[in-house]
Amino acid sequence: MARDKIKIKKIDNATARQVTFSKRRRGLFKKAQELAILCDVDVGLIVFSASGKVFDYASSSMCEILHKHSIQPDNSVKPDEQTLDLLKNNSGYAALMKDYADQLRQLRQMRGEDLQGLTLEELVRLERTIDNGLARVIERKGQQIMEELNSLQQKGMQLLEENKRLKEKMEEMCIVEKQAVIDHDPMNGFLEDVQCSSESVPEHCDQPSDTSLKLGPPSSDNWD
Amino acid sequence: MARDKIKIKKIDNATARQVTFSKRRRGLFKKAQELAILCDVDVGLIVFSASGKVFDYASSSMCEILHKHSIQPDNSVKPDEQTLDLLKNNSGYAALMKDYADQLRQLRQMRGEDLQGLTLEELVRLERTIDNGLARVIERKGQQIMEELNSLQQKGMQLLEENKRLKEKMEEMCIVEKQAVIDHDPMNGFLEDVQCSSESVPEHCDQPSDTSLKLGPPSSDNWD
DNA sequence: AACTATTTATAAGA
DNA sequence: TTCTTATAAATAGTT
Repeated sequence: MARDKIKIKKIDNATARQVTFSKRRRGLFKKAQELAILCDVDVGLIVFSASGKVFDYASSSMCEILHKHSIQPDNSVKPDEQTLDLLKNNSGYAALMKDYADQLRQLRQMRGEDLQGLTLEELVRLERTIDNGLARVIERKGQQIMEELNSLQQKGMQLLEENKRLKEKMEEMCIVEKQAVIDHDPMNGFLEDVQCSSESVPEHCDQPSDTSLKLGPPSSDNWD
Repeated sequence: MARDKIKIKKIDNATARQVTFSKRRRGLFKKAQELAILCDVDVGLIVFSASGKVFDYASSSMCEILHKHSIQPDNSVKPDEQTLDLLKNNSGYAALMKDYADQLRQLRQMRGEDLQGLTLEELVRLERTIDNGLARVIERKGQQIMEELNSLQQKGMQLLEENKRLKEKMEEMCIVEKQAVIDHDPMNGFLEDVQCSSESVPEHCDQPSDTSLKLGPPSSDNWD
């Protein structure tokens, strides 16, 4: 829809495909949201990227429905004819439902719920799976800690250097000022103004305002 | 996006809203399909009109999408309460998709995948959740082991008792037989048949055919 | 990521 | 609903 018309078929070049995916995905989600708002309807959209990442959108009213249900699970609604028809006629829905149930059970079992029905063998397998995941999470946590520590150190070093530079500058200014006083320069009053402006950050030369090593996302604005 | 620029807010006029819904819905589904084909990704889209009509699209069958991204097929499908509730929900399909995405993310993260985007705080929380689940699984495993051991012991006791009874019966029979031989009973031939039938399980009186203590579900047919 | 020539999508009107 | 058409949006290829 631009420089050239394109045919709707899989883009061969992997890089171009990724770029197009980013652009069009944004466009699609925007359009989905616009439809939901303009026409006051419920829209659900889900996209699985080739790399396995999941992108999804649900219109606000749909979020509410979901929320209501997760809070009041016993509020059994009278089954809607249309919904039931859809259930019977759409095999994709049934498959989704089945997998959803499987996934939900798995998730609960990984949290240590719903274990009554499992055999010893299944419990051992489950333990191995969880242990594995735990190991990966711990490893990633270690990496994250190191990254944040490095980031903090680097930022600290930068601050130290900046402080050093500021101190040098101040000393320089002090010397110039003293010489001016010694010289009994008639422009003394003017130089006093300069002195005042450099005095407005006196203690900060030796003590940066915030030296607490608060951990957070490296990309956050802790130091920027 | 035409004759006039419009603001993205609910269209007041009901007729105009319906017309726009028709037009934009077509556009949205077309874009969804194009994204799926061009970028070779899986896309699922569902729209509920104000009047309750359902429109949906899935790039490949939902089944395929799910199998590609979900965990191994751990069969024994038994939809739980929550899933049944969702089934009864009018907008269940869309809510399910959103919910599915959330769950999938959680599940993958518990398995130690997709951790790149998490902050240190989130990683710590995740670790705690997994650790908690692991502890419960291990506890349940212990219980299960005890249950199975008890079950095995009980079954073993029953077998021992049965063996004892069988042995006593056999001895009784042997005595009867010997007495018959001594008595020179003319019905000897008939008694030989009885002897033979009791001889058809000779060593088995002292050695049950399977004494290996194979662990398995208590309800399985190991002992029944 | 930003730019821009084109293609698409679509709002309003018929 | 459908068609038309002027115009807003989206975006393919380029930088």
